[in-house]
Amino acid sequence: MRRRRKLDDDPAATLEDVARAAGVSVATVSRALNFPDLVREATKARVAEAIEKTRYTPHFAARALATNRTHTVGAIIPTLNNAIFARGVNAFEETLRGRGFTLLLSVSNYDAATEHLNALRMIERGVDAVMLIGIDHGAETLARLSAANTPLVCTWSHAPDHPAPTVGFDNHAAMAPVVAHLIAHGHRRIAMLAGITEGNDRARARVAGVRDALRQSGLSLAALREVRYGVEEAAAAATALLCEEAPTAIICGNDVIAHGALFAAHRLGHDVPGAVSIVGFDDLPLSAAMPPGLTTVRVPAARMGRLAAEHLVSQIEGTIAPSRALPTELVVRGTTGPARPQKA
Amino acid sequence: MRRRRKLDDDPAATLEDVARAAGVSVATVSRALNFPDLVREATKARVAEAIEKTRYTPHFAARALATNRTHTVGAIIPTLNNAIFARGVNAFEETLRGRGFTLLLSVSNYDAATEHLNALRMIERGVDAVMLIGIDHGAETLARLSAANTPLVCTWSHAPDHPAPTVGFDNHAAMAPVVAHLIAHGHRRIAMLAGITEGNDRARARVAGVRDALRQSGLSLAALREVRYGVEEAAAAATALLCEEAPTAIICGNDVIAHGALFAAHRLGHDVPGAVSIVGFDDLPLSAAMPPGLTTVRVPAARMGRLAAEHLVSQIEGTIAPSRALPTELVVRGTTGPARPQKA
DNA sequence: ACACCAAATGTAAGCGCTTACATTTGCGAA
DNA sequence: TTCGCAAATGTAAGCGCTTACATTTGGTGT
Repeated sequence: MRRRRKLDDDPAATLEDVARAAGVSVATVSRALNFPDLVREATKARVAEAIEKTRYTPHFAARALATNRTHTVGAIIPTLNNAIFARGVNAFEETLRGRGFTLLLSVSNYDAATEHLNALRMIERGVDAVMLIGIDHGAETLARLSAANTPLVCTWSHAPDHPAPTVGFDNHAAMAPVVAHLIAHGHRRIAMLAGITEGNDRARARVAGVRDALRQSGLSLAALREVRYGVEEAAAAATALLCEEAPTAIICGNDVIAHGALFAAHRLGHDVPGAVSIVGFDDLPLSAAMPPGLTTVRVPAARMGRLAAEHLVSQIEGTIAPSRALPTELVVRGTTGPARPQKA
Repeated sequence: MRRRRKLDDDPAATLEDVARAAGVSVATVSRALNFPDLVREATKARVAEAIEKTRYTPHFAARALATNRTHTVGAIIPTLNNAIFARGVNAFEETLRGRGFTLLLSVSNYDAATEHLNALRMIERGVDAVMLIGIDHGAETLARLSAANTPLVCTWSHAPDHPAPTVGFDNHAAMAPVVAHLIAHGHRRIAMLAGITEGNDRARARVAGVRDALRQSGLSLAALREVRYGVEEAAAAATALLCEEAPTAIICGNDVIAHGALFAAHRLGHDVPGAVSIVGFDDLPLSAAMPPGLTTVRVPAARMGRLAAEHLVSQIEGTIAPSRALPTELVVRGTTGPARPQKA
């Protein structure tokens, strides 16, 4: 066959080259590399020298073909444009790398079809495991993953009864303290600016969480709008919300939306929290810094990424790791305060 | 040899299974897949049916071994925790995926040794190309990449004379308008809160750019501090800077640092821009929204990511793509204004 | 000094795919 | 109908590695 080396130069050294240089068989070289204690010190030394001399680099595809392991894990996330996912992925990659794995990353733009295609791509690539965000996934996607016997973990949600193990938090429960906080400050006209709920269990759970918490206090949502993630879009929706519904508080689906809402309030000249209180979700680093500080729900993104990686490594090694629930925490800062007096 | 299928179940279908099911040879199946016009319609149909029936999924490692192409490209970035890189990577991945490639991602934490290790990992994995941030890279890293004949592109910087092609912008020149803007507003005591410059050509170029621009006006930097990226760290450094040097304006190495500086000013009760003007670099989405709006330099991160991906694809296809310079733009918003009167 | 056995090494068969080269097929021209 | 040739298909040799299994080696006990 041809040796379509990247271009034309001298082909890279192979195990055989090393073996020849060291005066041993390829098996011995392979063993020296993978099972060092199976080979004598003296031999190992000669092999090491030969590797050095030939500038040998293992050929991964060959190894993968022979062992059926790629030491690669895939992650499919909605977008990297939301800093919170970026944080999670950053931690995920770091711990994965520490364990000898490499990250194959793709984004789905919150689109199930894209996610499915990406998953197929990863399966073809023979990833040893896959990480997905949330628990809303196409049945076909899950089926293929399971047919390929690929360990899977879903993050950003917690669902003990879900077929796939999860490492995440309870989006529904996380909203109770938010609502309680607002009610304690006298808010009764509470609106919500949620993320798009279709195909997004987290957004749905947050809405449901708010609804249920309000209901427990005999209240209900004054208004609900869904908005695509993005500051500008959120600001536009918030403007409409503020003008049309005059809520005393707005609970936002995430911090980005909350910042959009803050922007809108500022443009309209509405004081925050004097005229309207605003709550986010995620606790982005900037949310703490930006005066007066955004009241929000802290999500342990980095820790979640780390734990998800460890979870997958366990699965790959054959251990059955349990689903794991992480805590969230309401962080009260300057964007929430007493409800303005109602003109009623 | 063993068939260490992921677990124990029925092994995945191979080309041979499909061939048998379709009553043709493996070569024909392979051709039907890769060179459709080399096989008769009728045959193709039978093959398609057989693929369907056997639930065949191509085995990537095998293909990679045979063709010496992985259709995978690597990206090594300093961190995903800075939203601006996340944006760039997001666009990079999207366009790569559109072209049939998959992204292997790793972060280096601004550490050359880590970057080098990551690069080796990618070379082993046989990536078809690599994207790096900036032009400061270990000679050894570059050498290995080039020895493996891996196409490379450096982003976030522009350096026509650099050995590797770049798709980025001129960090040095980008600072001229910033300085001009400040000087035009009467600022003379200008300080800079830069990123860590060691091993970071962009941070260095930005500092040099400010210095040179000031010099052209007969001025010099009132103070220079370097700070690790992170809002809190930046805020601490900014606090010290404001207290000790009393600059009328602070130019920050990026928007995150600028937000830290804003935070510090706010805590100290210094009005912005009344008491001190603050300029960032990157133009994060939040920078526009956060009142009073951060004056900053807009970096075309998404476009850069897209172009870098296209650049690499061209290189992979054998075209020699030229380095490409992208424009930056000063965006004046509310954090800069006339210098406060100097008590001189 | 000798037999024995564990430790060390070698041999070679795959892993699933691509592709050069050989062979067969189908179809229009004669 | 037959020949010739292009189009379609088949055959089989790798790609670089791992690992059962076979063989050799070297140290131990007597």
